[in-house]
Amino acid sequence: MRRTKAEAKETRQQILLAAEKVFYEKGVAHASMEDVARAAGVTRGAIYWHFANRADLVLELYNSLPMPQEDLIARELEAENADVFGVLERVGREWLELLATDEHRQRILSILLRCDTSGEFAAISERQNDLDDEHMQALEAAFAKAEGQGKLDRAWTPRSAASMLRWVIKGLCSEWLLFGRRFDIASEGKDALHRLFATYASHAPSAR
Amino acid sequence: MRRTKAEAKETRQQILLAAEKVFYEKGVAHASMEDVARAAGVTRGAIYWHFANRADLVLELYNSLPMPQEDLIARELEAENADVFGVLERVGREWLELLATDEHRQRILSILLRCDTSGEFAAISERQNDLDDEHMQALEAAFAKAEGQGKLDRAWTPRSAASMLRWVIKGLCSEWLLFGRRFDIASEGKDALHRLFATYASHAPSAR
DNA sequence: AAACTAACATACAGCCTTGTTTGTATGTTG
DNA sequence: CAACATACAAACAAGGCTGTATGTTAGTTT
Repeated sequence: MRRTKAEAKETRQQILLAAEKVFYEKGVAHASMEDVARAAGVTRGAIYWHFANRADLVLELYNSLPMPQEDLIARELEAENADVFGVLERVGREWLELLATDEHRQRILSILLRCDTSGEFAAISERQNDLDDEHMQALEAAFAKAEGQGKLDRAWTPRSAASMLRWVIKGLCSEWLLFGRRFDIASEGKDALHRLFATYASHAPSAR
Repeated sequence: MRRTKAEAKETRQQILLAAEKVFYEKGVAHASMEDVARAAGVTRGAIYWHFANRADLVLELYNSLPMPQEDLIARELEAENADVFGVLERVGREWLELLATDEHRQRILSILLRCDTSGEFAAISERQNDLDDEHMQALEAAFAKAEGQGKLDRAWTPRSAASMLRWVIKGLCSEWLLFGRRFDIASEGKDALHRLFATYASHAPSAR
């Protein structure tokens, strides 16, 4: 039964795909490894060969998602008078578009959102939290830069602007994913982002 | 062992409190009814006497939360030239303050957020969704009224304003609850709401 | 006060799962 | 080509949990 390395990798991929499907449909908690195995056309043995346990499987599912290159974005923001709002709005829009078109991402993030983060999956949610923290710091720094450029309306602080942006995007995504995707997240999100960034920009003639 | 009705009600309450604690700590999926029973100082028999099953128990947990009187709010908004933004901002602030001070609400909503909404708990999440829909409609109507009063900045439509408000509040609450309550939701939320409603208000001199 | 019933505790049946272990056929390597 | 490692399948052992059924005691009703 020994397969070639390439075939094994294929099997692993099949298992990941099956897990994505089964966990998405039945929920991580209620689906058994046997369910996943059947959907993948293998036995549980194969799953336990490739993954330590269910938590590991979910983790690898999460790892299979390519994440946007943050260092690249950071470099875009480095320039002395970079167009902070332009970059951030574009990045946000791109993220929403990516989510809107990538069904794997949709299912996996849904799984993560709905899965019980306490207990066995605590590690995963901790990693997400850490990532979130980093994002928040980067965002705040970016808005601080915009403030330094005199582009941030005085009604906002870097922190409040960053928080608001994150809350909107998070609320948008979770509602869309958990709520049956009953609206066009790409267009509505783009719209919302545009309005939001418009309010960030200096309105009142600056008292200079 | 037959207890008086009052004592039985007490028992039921104890079970609900225990469920809140155990489900919050171990997660709905991973906690057994036995765990809940032990925490409540009863046996599983008592639980199954008062509740049909785990899903019913969670549902009753949800039902135990007093919800803000929506008809009352609606009446406040009825008046011809009601201060829509003032009312909405106050309601939002009150909701956040309620959440910030009521630890039961915090735990129960955390449970609901983290619990696997597919399968057995589908009914609960559907009810939440229905409620959300109603809220959304009410919100949109309120903003439409503000628009009719010429108070809504032209940069916004009733729908976009309502969506944004909901996303912000949802993102705020879920982040706070799922993320370890690492910030002061009452003050930061109040702050965010204030900024948000400031952007809703007509800025530019209306072209009338 | 007898009959009834509410409010549980206890016992039971049974399934489903998980993790592990063993078996094995097939690549892979020296 | 022999020896070994790999990639699984299949069998195993063990346990936990759910739901129900039954038992029991103490209120409640008439």
